[in-house]
Amino acid sequence: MQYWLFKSEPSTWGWGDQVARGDAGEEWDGVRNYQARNFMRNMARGDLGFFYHSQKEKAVVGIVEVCAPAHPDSTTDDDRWACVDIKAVRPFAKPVKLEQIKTHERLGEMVLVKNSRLSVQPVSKDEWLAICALGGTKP
DNA sequence: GCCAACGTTGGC
DNA sequence: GCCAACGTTGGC
Repeated sequence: MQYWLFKSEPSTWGWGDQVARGDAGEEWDGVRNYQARNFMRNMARGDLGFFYHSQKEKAVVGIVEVCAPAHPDSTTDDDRWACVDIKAVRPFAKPVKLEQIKTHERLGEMVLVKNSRLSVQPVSKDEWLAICALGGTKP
């Protein structure tokens, strides 16, 4: 079981959209970055991830679960690109802001901070637990 | 709205 | 295979 983080611009696809898809989940499509794609190829059904709102909000807002392993991205004919399906699990009681993460003694080295442009990224178990605690949500 | 950082493309 | 030019992302 591994932990991940999915980044999205809320005006394009936000937590509310994700929740509306219910248990059917939704393709995390449109990723055109090899690093992000490779992480998705390494995901397994049942892995958990944070759902992060970029741009204006800059906060982790909820937890999602990988409900289908990597498969071809249906939004392109280019077979280089793959994506997983994810479904919403539960929201955070309190969104965890990027600013909190940057100043937290154990979270300053997160990929989210160090490589802010990567849209799909791994999260360590320690990071997972710390952010869930900040969010007021069980891991 | 700006700009730094990064990834990709294409000419050589 | 290198590297300059360009496009995109996302924090500020």
